[in-house]
Amino acid sequence: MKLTTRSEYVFLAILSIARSKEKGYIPLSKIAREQKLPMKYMEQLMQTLCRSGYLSSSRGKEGGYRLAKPARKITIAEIIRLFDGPLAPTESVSTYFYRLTPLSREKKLLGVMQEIRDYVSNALEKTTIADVL
Amino acid sequence: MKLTTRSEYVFLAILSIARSKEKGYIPLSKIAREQKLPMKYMEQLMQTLCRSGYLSSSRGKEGGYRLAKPARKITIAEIIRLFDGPLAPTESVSTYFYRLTPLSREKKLLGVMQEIRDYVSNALEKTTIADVL
DNA sequence: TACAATTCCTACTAACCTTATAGGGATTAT
DNA sequence: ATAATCCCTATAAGGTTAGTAGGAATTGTA
Repeated sequence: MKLTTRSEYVFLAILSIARSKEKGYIPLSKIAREQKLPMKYMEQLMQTLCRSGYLSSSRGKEGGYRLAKPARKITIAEIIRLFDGPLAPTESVSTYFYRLTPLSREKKLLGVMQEIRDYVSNALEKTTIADVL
Repeated sequence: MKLTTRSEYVFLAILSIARSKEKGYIPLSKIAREQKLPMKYMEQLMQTLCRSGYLSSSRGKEGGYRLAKPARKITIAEIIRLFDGPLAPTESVSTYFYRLTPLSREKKLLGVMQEIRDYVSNALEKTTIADVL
């Protein structure tokens, strides 16, 4: 697992929305301004979040985004997988992105990687957006 | 941390050398043939290992590579850092490759990443080539 | 000495990924 | 109508990955 700005930006945006006291939708312009995120880039990431059911959106004036489910139902693991792929250090020990890699032959080394994968996976599956609010 | 073929190939090569019963130097041609690794690409990686003091080499006929220090003194962590950079999931919690990232603002999330970094680092620092032989 | 086998060094490259920017279309409250 | 918003697609600069290519330097052996 390696985080890129995609995951990192998305966490800032989701947390911003989750913390917001306002009832309605939060426009991206506000989030981008407050968190200093590149607006047009964020638009794409927000769409991905909508399509995957984490956010719901409303167009037009008074539009924006809000959480489509409670913060405690959104795990850190899901978001990272969605934007930056496997949590595992190598795909040969990944559950969701499995494929054979050169390391696959070395069973002991693979075991070490598997343990890391299990730890990381467990830590991130059990941590939700609500936990980091 | 994310492994590329660089680290993975290098582990195969080092293990191959470490397992070899022969006294002298092992030529790369032999390793590349046995492990089916791209020879000219490996040359570059082997040089990096030499320059960093993990292997010593001899040119010419009967030349090749051998370990420059005992297998139990070479940690998995060192090799991965050398070829694939930080063990941490994001550089804002990396010791050797630290820099500020967007996530730096979110202290709780950063804490989660820090714990992962600590676990991975510890696991890989204490595991050596000798352990995975 | 000549040769063959090796490492050493540098340059180059195709394909892919990251991090955006750009322009416009569709929708909606006022 | 208008302004503000999200939606969609195309494009691109720069970096990374995974090599290939060609030759220089070194060394044991015939």
